[in-house]
Amino acid sequence: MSLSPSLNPHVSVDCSIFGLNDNALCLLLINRNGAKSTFQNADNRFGLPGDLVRDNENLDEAADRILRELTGLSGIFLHQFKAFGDPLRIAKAKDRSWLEGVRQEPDARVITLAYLALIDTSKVEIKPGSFTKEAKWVPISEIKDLVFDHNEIFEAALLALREMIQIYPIAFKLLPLKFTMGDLQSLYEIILEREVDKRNFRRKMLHSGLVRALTEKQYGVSNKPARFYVFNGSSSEELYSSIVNLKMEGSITVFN
Amino acid sequence: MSLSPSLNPHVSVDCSIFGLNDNALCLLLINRNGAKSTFQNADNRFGLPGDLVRDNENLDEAADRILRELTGLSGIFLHQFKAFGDPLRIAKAKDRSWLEGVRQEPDARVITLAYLALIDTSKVEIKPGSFTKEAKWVPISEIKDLVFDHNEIFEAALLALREMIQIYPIAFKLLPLKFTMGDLQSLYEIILEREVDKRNFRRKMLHSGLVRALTEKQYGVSNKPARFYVFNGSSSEELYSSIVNLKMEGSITVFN
DNA sequence: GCAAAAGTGTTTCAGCTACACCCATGT
DNA sequence: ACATGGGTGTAGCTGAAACACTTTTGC
Repeated sequence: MSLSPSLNPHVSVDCSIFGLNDNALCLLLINRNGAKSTFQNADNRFGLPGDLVRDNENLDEAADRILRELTGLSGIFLHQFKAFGDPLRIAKAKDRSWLEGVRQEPDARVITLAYLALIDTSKVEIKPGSFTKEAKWVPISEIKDLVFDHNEIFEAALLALREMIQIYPIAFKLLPLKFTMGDLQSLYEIILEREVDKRNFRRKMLHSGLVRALTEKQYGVSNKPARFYVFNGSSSEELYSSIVNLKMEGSITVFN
Repeated sequence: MSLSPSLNPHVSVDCSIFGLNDNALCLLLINRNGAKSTFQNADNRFGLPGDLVRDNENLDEAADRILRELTGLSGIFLHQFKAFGDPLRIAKAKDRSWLEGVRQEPDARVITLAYLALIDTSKVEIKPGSFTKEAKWVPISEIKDLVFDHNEIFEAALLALREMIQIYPIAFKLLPLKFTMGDLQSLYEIILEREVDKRNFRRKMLHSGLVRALTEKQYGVSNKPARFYVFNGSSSEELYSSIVNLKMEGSITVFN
Protein backbone atom coordinates (compact mmCIF):
# COMPACT_ATOMS: atom_id res chain seq x y z
CA MET A 1 0.00 0.00 0.00
CA SER A 2 2.36 2.64 1.15
CA LEU A 3 4.88 1.32 -1.32
CA SER A 4 2.60 1.53 -4.31
CA PRO A 5 3.25 4.69 -6.22
CA SER A 6 -0.17 5.94 -7.26
CA LEU A 7 -3.05 4.91 -5.09
CA ASN A 8 -6.43 6.50 -5.03
CA PRO A 9 -6.87 7.08 -1.31
CA HIS A 10 -10.66 7.29 -1.63
CA VAL A 11 -11.67 4.22 -3.61
CA SER A 12 -11.10 0.59 -2.74
CA VAL A 13 -12.32 -2.80 -3.81
CA ASP A 14 -13.23 -5.58 -1.39
CA CYS A 15 -13.67 -9.16 -2.48
CA SER A 16 -16.03 -11.72 -1.05
CA ILE A 17 -14.22 -14.84 -2.21
CA PHE A 18 -16.26 -18.02 -2.01
CA GLY A 19 -14.91 -21.54 -2.14
CA LEU A 20 -15.91 -25.05 -1.15
CA ASN A 21 -13.96 -26.89 1.53
CA ASP A 22 -15.14 -30.25 2.83
CA ASN A 23 -18.59 -29.60 1.43
CA ALA A 24 -18.88 -26.32 3.32
CA LEU A 25 -19.21 -22.97 1.58
CA CYS A 26 -16.37 -20.82 2.84
CA LEU A 27 -15.24 -17.25 2.57
CA LEU A 28 -11.58 -16.34 2.23
CA LEU A 29 -10.70 -13.92 5.01
CA ILE A 30 -7.48 -12.18 5.90
CA ASN A 31 -5.90 -10.82 8.98
CA ARG A 32 -3.81 -7.81 8.26
CA ASN A 33 -2.48 -6.97 11.67
CA GLY A 34 1.24 -7.06 11.95
CA ALA A 35 2.03 -6.71 8.33
CA LYS A 36 3.86 -3.50 8.83
CA SER A 37 2.44 -1.95 11.94
CA THR A 38 3.01 -2.03 15.64
CA PHE A 39 -0.37 -3.57 16.23
CA GLN A 40 0.51 -7.24 16.24
CA ASN A 41 -1.27 -7.76 19.47
CA ALA A 42 -4.08 -5.32 19.04
CA ASP A 43 -6.83 -7.69 18.15
CA ASN A 44 -7.12 -10.70 15.98
CA ARG A 45 -9.82 -9.62 13.63
CA PHE A 46 -10.47 -10.65 10.11
CA GLY A 47 -11.81 -8.92 7.06
CA LEU A 48 -12.40 -9.28 3.35
CA PRO A 49 -9.36 -9.06 1.10
CA GLY A 50 -9.26 -5.66 -0.50
CA ASP A 51 -7.11 -2.73 -1.38
CA LEU A 52 -7.18 0.81 -2.61
CA VAL A 53 -7.47 1.16 -6.36
CA ARG A 54 -4.38 2.22 -8.21
CA ASP A 55 -4.52 5.17 -10.54
CA ASN A 56 -3.55 3.19 -13.59
CA GLU A 57 -5.96 0.30 -13.21
CA ASN A 58 -9.71 0.04 -13.56
CA LEU A 59 -11.91 -1.48 -10.92
CA ASP A 60 -12.00 -4.97 -12.36
CA GLU A 61 -8.24 -4.95 -12.65
CA ALA A 62 -7.90 -3.95 -9.02
CA ALA A 63 -10.11 -6.84 -7.94
CA ASP A 64 -8.21 -9.22 -10.18
CA ARG A 65 -4.94 -8.06 -8.67
CA ILE A 66 -6.17 -8.82 -5.17
CA LEU A 67 -7.21 -12.29 -6.21
CA ARG A 68 -3.89 -12.83 -7.89
CA GLU A 69 -1.96 -11.84 -4.78
CA LEU A 70 -3.82 -14.38 -2.71
CA THR A 71 -4.06 -17.24 -5.17
CA GLY A 72 -1.43 -16.68 -7.80
CA LEU A 73 -4.19 -16.99 -10.39
CA SER A 74 -5.51 -14.36 -12.72
CA GLY A 75 -8.84 -14.42 -14.47
CA ILE A 76 -10.82 -15.81 -11.56
CA PHE A 77 -14.57 -15.25 -11.77
CA LEU A 78 -15.35 -11.78 -10.44
CA HIS A 79 -18.54 -9.80 -10.34
CA GLN A 80 -18.91 -6.27 -9.03
CA PHE A 81 -22.26 -6.17 -7.30
CA LYS A 82 -22.51 -3.07 -5.14
CA ALA A 83 -20.77 0.03 -3.80
CA PHE A 84 -20.61 0.81 -0.13
CA GLY A 85 -20.09 4.43 0.74
CA ASP A 86 -21.33 5.32 4.18
CA PRO A 87 -19.24 8.26 5.38
CA LEU A 88 -18.49 6.49 8.64
CA ARG A 89 -18.06 2.98 7.33
CA ILE A 90 -14.43 2.73 8.37
CA ALA A 91 -14.53 5.17 11.27
CA LYS A 92 -15.28 2.80 14.13
CA ALA A 93 -12.74 2.99 16.96
CA LYS A 94 -12.16 -0.73 17.04
CA ASP A 95 -11.17 -0.70 13.37
CA ARG A 96 -8.54 1.90 13.96
CA SER A 97 -5.57 -0.39 14.47
CA TRP A 98 -6.27 -2.27 11.27
CA LEU A 99 -6.57 0.97 9.36
CA GLU A 100 -3.38 2.43 10.69
CA GLY A 101 -1.50 -0.70 9.84
CA VAL A 102 -2.63 -0.52 6.28
CA ARG A 103 -3.40 2.98 5.10
CA GLN A 104 -1.30 6.02 4.63
CA GLU A 105 -4.28 8.26 5.20
CA PRO A 106 -6.29 6.45 7.85
CA ASP A 107 -8.72 9.32 8.17
CA ALA A 108 -9.62 9.50 4.49
CA ARG A 109 -13.13 8.53 3.61
CA VAL A 110 -13.12 5.45 1.40
CA ILE A 111 -15.87 4.21 -0.88
CA THR A 112 -15.51 0.55 -1.66
CA LEU A 113 -16.66 -1.48 -4.62
CA ALA A 114 -17.73 -4.91 -3.52
CA TYR A 115 -16.82 -7.87 -5.69
CA LEU A 116 -18.00 -11.42 -5.56
CA ALA A 117 -15.42 -14.07 -6.51
CA LEU A 118 -15.85 -17.80 -7.02
CA ILE A 119 -12.90 -20.14 -6.69
CA ASP A 120 -12.31 -23.81 -7.27
CA THR A 121 -10.42 -24.53 -4.07
CA SER A 122 -8.92 -27.71 -5.48
CA LYS A 123 -6.89 -25.63 -7.88
CA VAL A 124 -5.31 -23.09 -5.56
CA GLU A 125 -3.12 -22.94 -2.55
CA ILE A 126 -3.87 -19.81 -0.58
CA LYS A 127 -0.89 -17.76 0.43
CA PRO A 128 -1.01 -14.59 2.45
CA GLY A 129 -0.57 -11.62 0.16
CA SER A 130 2.09 -8.99 0.42
CA PHE A 131 0.32 -7.18 3.23
CA THR A 132 -1.55 -10.05 4.76
CA LYS A 133 -0.45 -11.84 7.87
CA GLU A 134 -2.85 -14.69 7.52
CA ALA A 135 -5.42 -15.84 5.01
CA LYS A 136 -7.86 -18.62 5.70
CA TRP A 137 -11.08 -20.19 4.54
CA VAL A 138 -13.90 -19.70 7.03
CA PRO A 139 -17.22 -21.54 6.70
CA ILE A 140 -19.88 -18.92 6.21
CA SER A 141 -21.79 -20.17 9.23
CA GLU A 142 -18.80 -19.40 11.43
CA ILE A 143 -18.14 -15.87 10.32
CA LYS A 144 -18.22 -13.57 13.29
CA ASP A 145 -17.25 -9.97 13.71
CA LEU A 146 -15.36 -8.66 10.68
CA VAL A 147 -13.66 -5.29 10.36
CA PHE A 148 -15.42 -2.19 9.05
CA ASP A 149 -18.71 -2.94 7.34
CA HIS A 150 -17.43 -6.24 5.97
CA ASN A 151 -20.19 -8.26 7.61
CA GLU A 152 -22.72 -6.21 5.71
CA ILE A 153 -20.75 -6.57 2.48
CA PHE A 154 -20.47 -10.31 2.92
CA GLU A 155 -24.20 -10.68 3.56
CA ALA A 156 -24.91 -8.73 0.39
CA ALA A 157 -22.45 -10.91 -1.51
CA LEU A 158 -24.20 -14.04 -0.34
CA LEU A 159 -27.53 -12.68 -1.50
CA ALA A 160 -26.02 -11.73 -4.85
CA LEU A 161 -24.54 -15.20 -5.21
CA ARG A 162 -27.86 -16.79 -4.36
CA GLU A 163 -29.61 -14.81 -7.05
CA MET A 164 -26.95 -15.21 -9.70
CA ILE A 165 -26.63 -18.94 -9.29
CA GLN A 166 -30.25 -19.26 -10.36
CA ILE A 167 -29.75 -17.27 -13.53
CA TYR A 168 -26.21 -17.82 -14.72
CA PRO A 169 -24.23 -21.03 -14.88
CA ILE A 170 -21.62 -19.94 -12.37
CA ALA A 171 -21.91 -22.72 -9.83
CA PHE A 172 -19.30 -24.62 -11.81
CA LYS A 173 -16.74 -21.99 -10.88
CA LEU A 174 -16.84 -23.41 -7.38
CA LEU A 175 -16.40 -27.03 -8.41
CA PRO A 176 -13.44 -28.99 -9.73
CA LEU A 177 -13.34 -29.88 -13.39
CA LYS A 178 -15.03 -33.19 -12.80
CA PHE A 179 -17.89 -33.44 -10.37
CA THR A 180 -20.84 -35.66 -9.62
CA MET A 181 -24.49 -34.72 -9.76
CA GLY A 182 -24.50 -35.06 -6.01
CA ASP A 183 -21.71 -32.50 -5.70
CA LEU A 184 -23.56 -30.07 -7.90
CA GLN A 185 -26.87 -30.54 -6.17
CA SER A 186 -25.45 -30.16 -2.69
CA LEU A 187 -23.71 -26.98 -3.80
CA TYR A 188 -27.03 -25.53 -4.89
CA GLU A 189 -28.62 -26.65 -1.66
CA ILE A 190 -25.92 -25.01 0.41
CA ILE A 191 -26.16 -21.71 -1.39
CA LEU A 192 -29.94 -21.67 -1.60
CA GLU A 193 -30.26 -22.94 1.97
CA ARG A 194 -32.99 -25.27 0.88
CA GLU A 195 -33.31 -28.84 -0.27
CA VAL A 196 -34.27 -29.62 -3.83
CA ASP A 197 -35.68 -32.80 -5.30
CA LYS A 198 -32.99 -35.06 -6.67
CA ARG A 199 -34.88 -36.29 -9.72
CA ASN A 200 -36.10 -32.85 -10.70
CA PHE A 201 -32.63 -31.43 -10.24
CA ARG A 202 -30.96 -34.02 -12.42
CA ARG A 203 -33.55 -33.70 -15.14
CA LYS A 204 -33.24 -29.94 -15.17
CA MET A 205 -29.44 -29.94 -15.25
CA LEU A 206 -29.14 -32.57 -17.94
CA HIS A 207 -31.90 -31.09 -20.03
CA SER A 208 -30.28 -27.64 -19.81
CA GLY A 209 -27.27 -28.85 -21.72
CA LEU A 210 -24.93 -27.25 -19.22
CA VAL A 211 -23.22 -30.47 -18.23
CA ARG A 212 -21.80 -33.40 -20.16
CA ALA A 213 -21.57 -36.86 -18.68
CA LEU A 214 -18.24 -38.65 -18.67
CA THR A 215 -17.89 -42.41 -18.70
CA GLU A 216 -15.61 -42.13 -15.71
CA LYS A 217 -17.01 -42.93 -12.31
CA GLN A 218 -16.03 -42.60 -8.71
CA TYR A 219 -13.76 -45.32 -7.37
CA GLY A 220 -13.36 -46.61 -3.86
CA VAL A 221 -16.42 -45.00 -2.36
CA SER A 222 -18.46 -47.08 0.01
CA ASN A 223 -21.65 -46.76 -1.98
CA LYS A 224 -22.72 -46.94 -5.56
CA PRO A 225 -20.08 -44.96 -7.47
CA ALA A 226 -21.37 -41.80 -9.05
CA ARG A 227 -20.81 -40.76 -12.58
CA PHE A 228 -18.62 -37.71 -13.26
CA TYR A 229 -19.76 -34.74 -15.26
CA VAL A 230 -18.01 -31.73 -16.72
CA PHE A 231 -19.32 -28.26 -17.34
CA ASN A 232 -20.30 -28.09 -20.96
CA GLY A 233 -19.79 -24.35 -21.32
CA SER A 234 -17.70 -22.11 -23.33
CA SER A 235 -14.37 -22.11 -21.58
CA SER A 236 -14.11 -18.51 -20.52
CA GLU A 237 -16.42 -15.67 -19.81
CA GLU A 238 -19.41 -15.97 -22.03
CA LEU A 239 -21.21 -17.02 -18.92
CA TYR A 240 -23.19 -13.83 -18.76
CA SER A 241 -24.53 -14.34 -22.21
CA SER A 242 -25.62 -17.89 -21.54
CA ILE A 243 -28.61 -17.26 -19.37
CA VAL A 244 -30.27 -20.45 -18.35
CA ASN A 245 -33.19 -21.18 -16.12
CA LEU A 246 -31.66 -22.48 -12.95
CA LYS A 247 -34.41 -21.54 -10.58
CA MET A 248 -35.25 -24.26 -8.16
CA GLU A 249 -38.54 -25.36 -6.73
CA GLY A 250 -40.27 -22.60 -4.87
CA SER A 251 -38.56 -19.72 -6.63
CA ILE A 252 -40.52 -16.60 -7.21
CA THR A 253 -41.37 -15.37 -10.63
CA VAL A 254 -43.20 -12.27 -11.70
CA PHE A 255 -44.29 -12.00 -15.29
CA ASN A 256 -43.70 -14.39 -18.07
CA MET B 1 -19.23 22.42 -6.70
CA SER B 2 -16.45 24.79 -5.87
CA LEU B 3 -18.73 26.37 -3.31
CA SER B 4 -19.45 23.14 -1.51
CA PRO B 5 -17.17 22.79 1.45
CA SER B 6 -16.22 19.12 1.53
CA LEU B 7 -16.33 17.26 -1.72
CA ASN B 8 -14.69 13.99 -2.43
CA PRO B 9 -12.83 14.79 -5.64
CA HIS B 10 -12.59 11.13 -6.61
CA VAL B 11 -16.11 9.79 -6.30
CA SER B 12 -19.22 10.92 -8.10
CA VAL B 13 -22.72 9.71 -8.76
CA ASP B 14 -24.44 9.92 -12.14
CA CYS B 15 -28.15 9.45 -12.56
CA SER B 16 -29.96 7.95 -15.52
CA ILE B 17 -33.35 9.51 -14.93
CA PHE B 18 -36.18 7.97 -16.90
CA GLY B 19 -39.57 9.49 -17.49
CA LEU B 20 -42.47 9.21 -19.90
CA ASN B 21 -43.35 12.12 -22.18
CA ASP B 22 -45.99 11.75 -24.87
CA ASN B 23 -45.74 8.01 -24.63
CA ALA B 24 -42.00 8.08 -25.28
CA LEU B 25 -39.45 6.87 -22.76
CA CYS B 26 -37.11 9.77 -22.12
CA LEU B 27 -33.92 10.44 -20.27
CA LEU B 28 -33.33 13.65 -18.36
CA LEU B 29 -30.11 15.22 -19.65
CA ILE B 30 -28.31 18.38 -18.69
CA ASN B 31 -26.02 20.80 -20.34
CA ARG B 32 -23.55 22.28 -17.93
CA ASN B 33 -21.63 24.63 -20.13
CA GLY B 34 -21.78 28.22 -19.09
CA ALA B 35 -22.84 27.69 -15.57
CA LYS B 36 -19.77 29.26 -14.17
CA SER B 37 -17.12 28.89 -16.78
CA THR B 38 -15.88 30.70 -19.81
CA PHE B 39 -16.97 27.91 -22.06
CA GLN B 40 -20.43 29.06 -23.04
CA ASN B 41 -19.69 28.57 -26.68
CA ALA B 42 -17.45 25.59 -26.49
CA ASP B 43 -19.83 22.90 -27.53
CA ASN B 44 -23.40 22.10 -26.80
CA ARG B 45 -23.10 18.66 -25.36
CA PHE B 46 -25.30 16.92 -22.89
CA GLY B 47 -24.69 14.46 -20.12
CA LEU B 48 -26.29 12.66 -17.23
CA PRO B 49 -27.00 14.71 -14.13
CA GLY B 50 -24.36 13.96 -11.54
CA ASP B 51 -22.02 15.42 -9.01
CA LEU B 52 -19.15 14.62 -6.75
CA VAL B 53 -20.10 13.03 -3.47
CA ARG B 54 -19.88 15.20 -0.39
CA ASP B 55 -17.95 14.00 2.58
CA ASN B 56 -20.91 14.03 4.91
CA GLU B 57 -23.38 12.16 2.72
CA ASN B 58 -23.57 8.57 1.63
CA LEU B 59 -23.99 7.54 -1.98
CA ASP B 60 -27.76 7.27 -1.94
CA GLU B 61 -28.00 10.68 -0.36
CA ALA B 62 -25.81 12.16 -3.05
CA ALA B 63 -28.04 10.71 -5.75
CA ASP B 64 -31.13 11.93 -3.95
CA ARG B 65 -29.65 15.39 -3.71
CA ILE B 66 -29.08 15.51 -7.46
CA LEU B 67 -32.66 14.49 -8.11
CA ARG B 68 -33.89 17.07 -5.65
CA GLU B 69 -31.94 19.83 -7.35
CA LEU B 70 -33.53 19.04 -10.65
CA THR B 71 -37.05 18.23 -9.57
CA GLY B 72 -37.56 19.72 -6.15
CA LEU B 73 -38.63 16.28 -4.97
CA SER B 74 -36.92 14.02 -2.52
CA GLY B 75 -37.45 10.29 -2.20
CA ILE B 76 -37.66 9.58 -5.89
CA PHE B 77 -37.06 5.95 -6.84
CA LEU B 78 -33.33 5.37 -7.11
CA HIS B 79 -31.29 2.26 -7.65
CA GLN B 80 -27.53 2.05 -7.72
CA PHE B 81 -26.68 -0.48 -10.37
CA LYS B 82 -23.02 -0.25 -11.30
CA ALA B 83 -19.74 1.54 -10.78
CA PHE B 84 -17.72 2.91 -13.66
CA GLY B 85 -14.06 3.38 -13.00
CA ASP B 86 -11.96 3.31 -16.11
CA PRO B 87 -8.87 5.43 -15.42
CA LEU B 88 -9.43 7.40 -18.60
CA ARG B 89 -13.19 7.66 -18.49
CA ILE B 90 -13.19 11.44 -18.22
CA ALA B 91 -9.90 12.12 -19.95
CA LYS B 92 -11.09 12.61 -23.53
CA ALA B 93 -10.04 15.91 -25.01
CA LYS B 94 -13.52 16.84 -26.16
CA ASP B 95 -14.80 16.52 -22.61
CA ARG B 96 -12.26 18.95 -21.29
CA SER B 97 -14.35 22.10 -21.46
CA TRP B 98 -17.21 20.50 -19.56
CA LEU B 99 -14.81 19.28 -16.91
CA GLU B 100 -13.12 22.60 -16.43
CA GLY B 101 -16.42 24.33 -16.09
CA VAL B 102 -17.45 22.04 -13.32
CA ARG B 103 -14.55 20.60 -11.40
CA GLN B 104 -11.95 22.16 -9.21
CA GLU B 105 -9.54 19.35 -9.99
CA PRO B 106 -10.24 18.55 -13.62
CA ASP B 107 -7.35 16.12 -13.78
CA ALA B 108 -8.43 14.00 -10.85
CA ARG B 109 -9.51 10.50 -11.65
CA VAL B 110 -13.15 10.04 -10.77
CA ILE B 111 -14.99 6.79 -10.17
CA THR B 112 -18.70 7.17 -10.63
CA LEU B 113 -21.58 5.25 -9.14
CA ALA B 114 -24.38 4.94 -11.65
CA TYR B 115 -27.94 5.30 -10.44
CA LEU B 116 -31.17 4.54 -12.18
CA ALA B 117 -34.08 6.85 -11.34
CA LEU B 118 -37.74 6.60 -12.31
CA ILE B 119 -39.93 9.67 -12.34
CA ASP B 120 -43.60 10.36 -12.87
CA THR B 121 -43.23 13.28 -15.24
CA SER B 122 -46.74 14.49 -14.54
CA LYS B 123 -45.70 15.39 -11.04
CA VAL B 124 -42.59 17.43 -11.66
CA GLU B 125 -41.51 20.49 -13.46
CA ILE B 126 -37.86 20.20 -14.36
CA LYS B 127 -35.71 23.14 -13.50
CA PRO B 128 -32.03 23.44 -14.22
CA GLY B 129 -30.04 22.81 -11.06
CA SER B 130 -27.59 25.16 -9.47
CA PHE B 131 -24.86 24.32 -11.92
CA THR B 132 -26.94 23.35 -14.87
CA LYS B 133 -27.56 25.60 -17.81
CA GLU B 134 -30.27 23.50 -19.32
CA ALA B 135 -32.13 20.33 -18.42
CA LYS B 136 -34.40 18.53 -20.85
CA TRP B 137 -36.13 15.26 -21.52
CA VAL B 138 -34.69 13.43 -24.52
CA PRO B 139 -36.40 10.37 -26.02
CA ILE B 140 -34.01 7.50 -25.64
CA SER B 141 -34.05 6.86 -29.37
CA GLU B 142 -32.69 10.34 -29.97
CA ILE B 143 -29.81 10.28 -27.57
CA LYS B 144 -26.59 11.01 -29.40
CA ASP B 145 -23.12 11.75 -28.20
CA LEU B 146 -23.03 12.36 -24.46
CA VAL B 147 -20.05 13.54 -22.44
CA PHE B 148 -17.53 11.19 -20.85
CA ASP B 149 -18.70 7.59 -20.76
CA HIS B 150 -22.32 8.59 -20.27
CA ASN B 151 -23.53 6.76 -23.35
CA GLU B 152 -22.16 3.55 -21.89
CA ILE B 153 -23.71 4.31 -18.52
CA PHE B 154 -27.08 5.05 -20.06
CA GLU B 155 -27.03 1.83 -22.05
CA ALA B 156 -26.30 -0.11 -18.90
CA ALA B 157 -29.11 1.72 -17.12
CA LEU B 158 -31.56 0.78 -19.82
CA LEU B 159 -30.56 -2.86 -19.52
CA ALA B 160 -30.91 -2.69 -15.75
CA LEU B 161 -34.32 -1.12 -16.10
CA ARG B 162 -35.40 -3.80 -18.55
CA GLU B 163 -34.40 -6.55 -16.15
CA MET B 164 -35.81 -4.94 -13.05
CA ILE B 165 -39.18 -4.16 -14.56
CA GLN B 166 -39.70 -7.89 -15.01
CA ILE B 167 -38.95 -8.69 -11.40
CA TYR B 168 -40.02 -5.75 -9.28
CA PRO B 169 -43.16 -3.66 -9.53
CA ILE B 170 -41.36 -0.45 -10.41
CA ALA B 171 -43.08 0.41 -13.67
CA PHE B 172 -45.67 2.34 -11.65
CA LYS B 173 -42.96 4.80 -10.66
CA LEU B 174 -43.06 6.05 -14.24
CA LEU B 175 -46.83 6.44 -14.40
CA PRO B 176 -49.24 8.93 -12.86
CA LEU B 177 -51.33 7.82 -9.91
CA LYS B 178 -54.17 6.76 -12.14
CA PHE B 179 -53.47 4.95 -15.37
CA THR B 180 -55.18 2.65 -17.82
CA MET B 181 -54.19 -0.88 -18.69
CA GLY B 182 -53.24 0.44 -22.07
CA ASP B 183 -50.83 2.91 -20.49
CA LEU B 184 -49.24 0.20 -18.41
CA GLN B 185 -48.96 -2.25 -21.26
CA SER B 186 -47.45 0.23 -23.66
CA LEU B 187 -44.91 1.18 -20.99
CA TYR B 188 -43.82 -2.43 -20.74
CA GLU B 189 -43.68 -2.70 -24.50
CA ILE B 190 -41.53 0.40 -24.79
CA ILE B 191 -39.05 -0.76 -22.19
CA LEU B 192 -38.93 -4.36 -23.33
CA GLU B 193 -38.88 -3.32 -26.99
CA ARG B 194 -41.35 -6.04 -27.80
CA GLU B 195 -45.09 -6.40 -28.11
CA VAL B 196 -47.04 -8.46 -25.63
CA ASP B 197 -50.49 -9.96 -25.91
CA LYS B 198 -53.19 -7.69 -24.53
CA ARG B 199 -55.34 -10.37 -22.95
CA ASN B 200 -52.42 -12.18 -21.37
CA PHE B 201 -51.01 -8.94 -20.06
CA ARG B 202 -54.26 -7.88 -18.41
CA ARG B 203 -54.80 -11.26 -16.85
CA LYS B 204 -51.30 -11.34 -15.48
CA MET B 205 -51.44 -7.83 -14.05
CA LEU B 206 -54.83 -8.24 -12.46
CA HIS B 207 -54.04 -11.69 -11.14
CA SER B 208 -50.81 -10.40 -9.62
CA GLY B 209 -52.72 -8.17 -7.26
CA LEU B 210 -50.44 -5.26 -8.08
CA VAL B 211 -53.19 -3.02 -9.41
CA ARG B 212 -56.63 -2.12 -8.21
CA ALA B 213 -59.40 -1.08 -10.57
CA LEU B 214 -61.20 2.19 -9.96
CA THR B 215 -64.74 2.86 -11.07
CA GLU B 216 -63.54 6.01 -12.77
CA LYS B 217 -63.08 5.95 -16.52
CA GLN B 218 -61.57 8.10 -19.18
CA TYR B 219 -63.75 10.93 -20.43
CA GLY B 220 -63.76 12.65 -23.77
CA VAL B 221 -61.63 10.16 -25.67
CA SER B 222 -62.67 9.27 -29.15
CA ASN B 223 -62.98 5.57 -28.43
CA LYS B 224 -64.36 3.36 -25.74
CA PRO B 225 -63.26 4.99 -22.49
CA ALA B 226 -60.74 2.95 -20.55
CA ARG B 227 -60.97 2.14 -16.91
CA PHE B 228 -58.43 3.66 -14.53
CA TYR B 229 -56.29 1.62 -12.19
CA VAL B 230 -54.03 2.48 -9.29
CA PHE B 231 -50.95 0.74 -8.05
CA ASN B 232 -52.00 -1.44 -5.18
CA GLY B 233 -48.65 -1.45 -3.44
CA SER B 234 -47.33 -0.39 -0.18
CA SER B 235 -46.82 3.32 -0.55
CA SER B 236 -43.09 3.58 -0.13
CA GLU B 237 -40.12 1.41 -0.62
CA GLU B 238 -41.05 -2.12 0.15
CA LEU B 239 -40.90 -2.62 -3.57
CA TYR B 240 -37.80 -4.68 -3.35
CA SER B 241 -39.41 -7.11 -0.99
CA SER B 242 -42.44 -7.58 -3.17
CA ILE B 243 -40.99 -9.65 -5.93
CA VAL B 244 -43.57 -10.57 -8.50
CA ASN B 245 -43.39 -12.47 -11.72
CA LEU B 246 -43.56 -9.81 -14.37
CA LYS B 247 -41.75 -11.67 -17.09
CA MET B 248 -43.45 -11.35 -20.41
CA GLU B 249 -43.91 -13.84 -23.18
CA GLY B 250 -40.64 -15.07 -24.54
CA SER B 251 -38.56 -14.27 -21.49
CA ILE B 252 -35.66 -16.50 -20.67
CA THR B 253 -35.60 -18.60 -17.58
CA VAL B 254 -32.97 -20.92 -16.31
CA PHE B 255 -33.89 -23.25 -13.54
CA ASN B 256 -37.11 -23.50 -11.65
C1' DG C 1 -26.53 -58.24 5.10
C1' DC C 2 -26.34 -53.66 6.08
C1' DA C 3 -25.47 -48.83 5.44
C1' DA C 4 -25.05 -45.13 2.13
C1' DA C 5 -25.57 -42.58 -1.80
C1' DA C 6 -26.70 -43.23 -6.93
C1' DG C 7 -29.91 -43.59 -10.19
C1' DT C 8 -34.44 -43.66 -12.49
C1' DG C 9 -40.41 -42.31 -14.49
C1' DT C 10 -44.88 -40.91 -14.08
C1' DT C 11 -48.81 -38.27 -12.83
C1' DT C 12 -50.81 -34.04 -11.62
C1' DC C 13 -51.62 -29.31 -12.01
C1' DA C 14 -50.70 -24.44 -12.72
C1' DG C 15 -50.00 -21.18 -15.76
C1' DC C 16 -48.08 -19.56 -20.25
C1' DT C 17 -49.29 -19.07 -25.12
C1' DA C 18 -51.96 -18.23 -29.03
C1' DC C 19 -55.86 -16.49 -30.89
C1' DA C 20 -60.69 -13.19 -32.82
C1' DC C 21 -64.54 -10.70 -32.05
C1' DC C 22 -67.72 -7.17 -30.08
C1' DC C 23 -68.10 -2.57 -27.49
C1' DA C 24 -68.22 2.41 -26.47
C1' DT C 25 -67.08 6.77 -27.94
C1' DG C 26 -66.03 10.95 -31.02
C1' DT C 27 -66.06 12.68 -35.45
C1' DA D 1 -70.83 4.87 -40.68
C1' DC D 2 -66.38 4.63 -39.57
C1' DA D 3 -62.16 4.79 -37.06
C1' DT D 4 -60.00 3.98 -32.67
C1' DG D 5 -58.60 1.68 -28.79
C1' DG D 6 -61.10 -1.01 -24.83
C1' DG D 7 -62.48 -5.15 -23.29
C1' DT D 8 -63.26 -10.25 -22.99
C1' DG D 9 -62.65 -16.39 -22.89
C1' DT D 10 -60.77 -20.78 -24.19
C1' DA D 11 -58.17 -24.72 -25.67
C1' DG D 12 -53.70 -26.73 -25.96
C1' DC D 13 -49.39 -27.36 -24.23
C1' DT D 14 -45.28 -26.98 -21.56
C1' DG D 15 -42.98 -27.59 -17.70
C1' DA D 16 -42.88 -27.50 -12.42
C1' DA D 17 -43.85 -30.32 -8.42
C1' DA D 18 -44.48 -34.33 -5.83
C1' DC D 19 -43.38 -38.79 -5.05
C1' DA D 20 -40.66 -44.37 -3.89
C1' DC D 21 -38.06 -48.01 -5.11
C1' DT D 22 -33.95 -50.47 -7.00
C1' DT D 23 -28.82 -50.56 -7.66
C1' DT D 24 -24.02 -50.62 -6.55
C1' DT D 25 -20.37 -50.52 -3.63
C1' DG D 26 -17.51 -51.00 0.97
C1' DC D 27 -17.48 -52.79 5.28
